[in-house]
Amino acid sequence: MNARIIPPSTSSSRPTESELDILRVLWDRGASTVREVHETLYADDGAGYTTVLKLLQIMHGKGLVVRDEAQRAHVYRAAVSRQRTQKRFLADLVARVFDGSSSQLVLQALGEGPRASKAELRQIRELLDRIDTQAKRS
Amino acid sequence: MNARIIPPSTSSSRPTESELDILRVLWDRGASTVREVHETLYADDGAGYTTVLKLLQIMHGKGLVVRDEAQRAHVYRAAVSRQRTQKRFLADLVARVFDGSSSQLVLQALGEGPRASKAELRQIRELLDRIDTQAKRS
DNA sequence: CGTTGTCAACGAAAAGTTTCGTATGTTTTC
DNA sequence: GAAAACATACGAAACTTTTCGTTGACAACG
Repeated sequence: MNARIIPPSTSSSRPTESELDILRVLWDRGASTVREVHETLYADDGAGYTTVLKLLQIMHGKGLVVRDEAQRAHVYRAAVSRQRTQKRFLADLVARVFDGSSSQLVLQALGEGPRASKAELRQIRELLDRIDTQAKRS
Repeated sequence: MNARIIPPSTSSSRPTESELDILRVLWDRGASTVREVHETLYADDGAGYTTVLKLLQIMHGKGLVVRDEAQRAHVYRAAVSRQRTQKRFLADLVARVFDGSSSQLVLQALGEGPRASKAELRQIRELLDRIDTQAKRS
């Protein structure tokens, strides 16, 4: 019936929670078979093998992963970068709970778990400096 | 101390997307009736009145909102603060897509939309200073 | 061989979320 | 007071996401 216009498989949509779990594995391990993903995820998650398979198939349909079918056991690779996904989720979060203010988010993130190391703090300062310089020059 | 053992309806769980939409309205407007929430949300969202009502009832069950039933039209209030919710989502995001590194998130957030004003940047620097001082003193 | 193990592909159940129709009771209006 | 307007509550449909059972193919092993 409804031949679903374009949105479904076109570009990469926002990953669901489970999809994200799998993307994490692919980002960490690199290209992997279903079995490898399943075994990596099994420690925490109790999902069955076919669940992971199905998820990867769905993700393939959505364009979130690409796969190499050369071998019998297909090899999956993330089609969206971690950074791109971070950006997407970040933008979403800022819009949805930080009232559009990303600096609010930064303050909150820094204020909470003071888990930032010295090096990281320095990195952040450097970025701030760079932003200032840029602002002055324009 | 903490007598809350039962997770389901006891404490505030992570709000769903629609629930978040409603919480935003309550945070912005303060305590509101179903009708008020519905009208505020109607501009963008096409949800019907009873949909909003149902959502608020569910949220009430989950402890995300409290309500005053003194009047015929019950008045709902957010039971979780914006800040607390920000914290929760932030922690989730850091864990799920930033590999546990909140400074990674900060860098990404600052690096992207340079929508931070001068005042905000200064605020961020001040917080960094405070963190440094604290670190030295401990 | 034939038995056993591994794999992709479905389909569909199960679980979670969102939406609304309907019932029912209470105010407000004429 | 009867009609209209407005309120809560509920049940269940409509969607979405997650999970798994089953099937058929193929390879590895004995």
